[in-house]
This record gives sequence, structure tokens and C-alpha cells, in this order.
Amino acid sequence: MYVTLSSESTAANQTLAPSLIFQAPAPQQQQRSYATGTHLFHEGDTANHVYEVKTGVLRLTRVLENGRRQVIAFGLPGDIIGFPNGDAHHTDCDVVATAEIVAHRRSTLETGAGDPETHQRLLHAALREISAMQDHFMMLARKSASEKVASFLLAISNRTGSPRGNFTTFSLPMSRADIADFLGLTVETVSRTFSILRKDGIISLETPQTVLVLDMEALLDASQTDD
Amino acid sequence: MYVTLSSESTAANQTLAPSLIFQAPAPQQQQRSYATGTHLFHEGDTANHVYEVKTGVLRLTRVLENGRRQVIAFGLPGDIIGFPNGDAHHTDCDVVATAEIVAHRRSTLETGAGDPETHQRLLHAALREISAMQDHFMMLARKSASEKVASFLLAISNRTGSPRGNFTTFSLPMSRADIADFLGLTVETVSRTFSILRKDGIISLETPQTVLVLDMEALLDASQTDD
DNA sequence: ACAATCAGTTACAATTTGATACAGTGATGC
DNA sequence: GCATCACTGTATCAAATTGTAACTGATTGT
Repeated sequence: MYVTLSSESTAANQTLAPSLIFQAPAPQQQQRSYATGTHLFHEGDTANHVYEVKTGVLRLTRVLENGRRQVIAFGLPGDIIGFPNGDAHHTDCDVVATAEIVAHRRSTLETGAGDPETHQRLLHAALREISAMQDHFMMLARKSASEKVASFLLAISNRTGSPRGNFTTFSLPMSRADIADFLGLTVETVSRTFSILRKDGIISLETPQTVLVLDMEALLDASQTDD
Repeated sequence: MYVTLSSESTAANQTLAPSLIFQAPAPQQQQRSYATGTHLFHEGDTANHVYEVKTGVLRLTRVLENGRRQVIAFGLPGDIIGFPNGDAHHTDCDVVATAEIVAHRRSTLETGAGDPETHQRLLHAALREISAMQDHFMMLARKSASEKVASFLLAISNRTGSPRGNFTTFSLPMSRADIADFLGLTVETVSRTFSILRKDGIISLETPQTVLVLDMEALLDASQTDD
């Protein structure tokens, strides 16, 4: 499930891992490494696989002809992305931070022939994705700029953060533009909001890509999370 | 009060019907009618079924504790909605216009036991839903108020519209508030935008719930559609 | 070494949308 | 028949976000 605002990610992630560990990997299930900037597929490409992210970060995007772009989702470790509609992909997908990916044949999702267990896993990943996207709706449509940014930081923190003393730290491999296009904002608004959060002592940026959460409670307040 | 959706048992419905017709209907596949206002399920309810809309209109909603509401989707004839994440529904679902619904057991989606054909249909409906939600993202995050309203009218027109002379007419069984909560706007903005579209001669309202599209070309322009 | 480029940030003006208030209309109930 | 209520439409004003532009610091290429 993609980075959305809810807190379902962690649990889901853990339930996904075990089933793979004890399987002899079939050919199409081999793990491959992709460098930053690599395109996994483009909008309109024939969809032969869905992709399970083991490490790194992917980015799913769609573009309107007038240049407006939407980041549909970031694919973090544990996510399965690239679910096709019909035969074709309907988004672009590229690598934001060097990633280890397992490609699953689309037929495994669609018919499950020969591998009912993976079929189940992929199906459940699709259902989780629907749920995650519904969370994302709430964010895009019903949250203010500052709530969006706070929610986003919270989500990334929950998925990839690690403790540093009493605080939590994590990196933001994607650009401000990516964050803006994910949240439905402009770069300037995202940047401004980061500044406010810094000035309020809620976060601190060691580099623009390295966030230290100083006051998790306040960040949670600022995000208006549903839980 | 609610205008009956006249001509909606159209294309989508017919493509869906055949597989059912020649089956001995299992109990959970029987078609039932639900009156306006009926709740099919609430957020948190155990999810035992997914619902296939034959006629009428359903509404999927989520609410933030502070009262902000988001209409996730409208279920029109041909749609299958209520895909669960885990065991529970994560939205509310109620009837906007008297609807004929077929409930499919969740197990048919999850395991396909005993009914691989329906299993396939439900799976593909889930994948279609993911694709549709991605479209909705573009709308929520990257379109202006007037583009949103135009896109919405266009979508309803394409799904349920019928020709009237050179024009196209359709009904809007949902309230302005529903439309606003679907598009991430306020009622006032929706109303304002309807007025502008009327003043520009693009649409005409016979009643607030009955739309006549006078200039489909202009409506398409106004929606900034990607195709 | 230096110019050029790019991501990020900041300030300020312009624009869009939201909030508030109120009027009209049709339906419902007493 | 009349009052009430829910929904819709309109106007005005306030607030939030965007657009524009300038500036910084880091990186790249020549």
C-alpha cells in the first residue's frame, strides 16, 4: 500500500513478507536491482507484470496533456504496484531511489494458475491498495496544505523512520516537486510548510532530504489524522 | 423527490448480465431492491459481501472525526463496490436512488471457490476500480473547481445520459452537497459553477436535478479531459 | 576556476475558494 | 391552508493557496 495517510501500512507489510521467504523463487519471481531514474513502465505499455518493492522507492505518475502531473503513489518496501486495467498500464513508473524489485507475472494475479498462494497475496495487495487510495482521497480533497504535509511526513516516518535518541529520523528520497505533485500542492507551498514546521520546532532538516521529527505529538496534531 | 434514472440499464449492465442469466442463482446472488436512504453497510462493519449495482445509484462515503466528509465514489449501474480491506468495510455505503443490487459473497472474490467465473469478474472489477480511482486523483488534486464540475457532468453524461434532439440529458439524483463532497469543493462553489455553465450556454437545468447539455464540445473543453 | 544549472527557499501580489448570510422554491406535516 | 424544513442559488467578504520573481547554496560542465 502506498504512502497514504492511514496507519495500516506497517501491519500489512509484516503480513506480506513471510510467504516469500520459504518459497523457492520461480524465474519470474527473481529479485532484480534497478538504479535511480530507471523506468519500469510507461503509461500505455502492455502490462505483463506487477512489481513488489523489496527495498528502495518507486514513483507512480500520471500526466495531463497540459503538463500537470500527479504522483499517484510512492512504492515503498512491502508495496506491490503496477496493477493493470485491462492489458495496459495506465501510469508511468520509475525509480526514485535504487530499488530491489520482484516482478510477478500478471497471469499470477489474474488466474493464479500454478501459484494460488501468490495469487492470494497479489489479490490482497490490490484490495489494500483500494483502501489506501481511499485514504489518499481524504487527504487530497479534505485537508489543508499544512495538514497534507504533516500527514505525509507522518506516513513516511511510520513506514521508514528510525529512532535517534528520543526523536525519529528518516530520509525523503523524492524531490519537493514529487511531494507537491503527490499532495496536490505547488513546490512553493510545500517548501513554505516545511519552513513553518521547522520554525514551530516540530521538525528539523539536517539536509533538505533528511528529516528529524522533534515533536511527534505536534506533528500528529498538525496532520488531523483520523485515529 | 428523486428523479428516477431513466435509461441507465445500458451498456455496462448488458455486458455484465450474461454470466448470471444462465446460472442457477445461489442465494447470495439474488437481486434485491433497496429504497433511497437504505444503508448497505457502515465503516467498520464486517464485510461479507461486495455489491453489484444493476440499477439505481449508491454512495460510498468516509467521514473525518471533525465532520469533514468525502464521497469516495458513486456506484452506478454496472459498478461493483464495497471491496473490503481485511475483514471490515472502510467506508459507509447508502442508497441515493432506489437500486437493484446483487450481493456477492466475499469469499467468491477472495478464494473463488466454486465459482471461478464470478471470481474473475470481481477481480477485474477491483482492478478497474483502482484505475478509476487514479483518474479521480487527477481530478481532486490537479483540476480547478470549474474543471472538476465539468468533468463530473461529463462522466455522468457518458454513463447515464440519453439523447434529446441534438442535446444530451441526464438526471443528478445526488444532492449538490454530495457532488461537492465528491469533488472536494463546497456546495457554494458547486452552485456557482453550475450557474457559470448555465450563463455560458453550455448546460441548462430543467430542474436542479435535470441537466441538459447544450454544448458538449464546450463542456469537454471546460473539463480539460485527457482524451 | 568560473559560469551555468538546479533544487530549495522566501517574499509579495494575484487569484481562487471558502465562510457567512440571506432569499427563493418545493415538499411535508399539522 | 399555512408553517416548517431541506435544498438550492446568489452576493459579499475573508482566508488560503497559487503565481511570480528573486535569491541562496550545491553541483556540473567547460
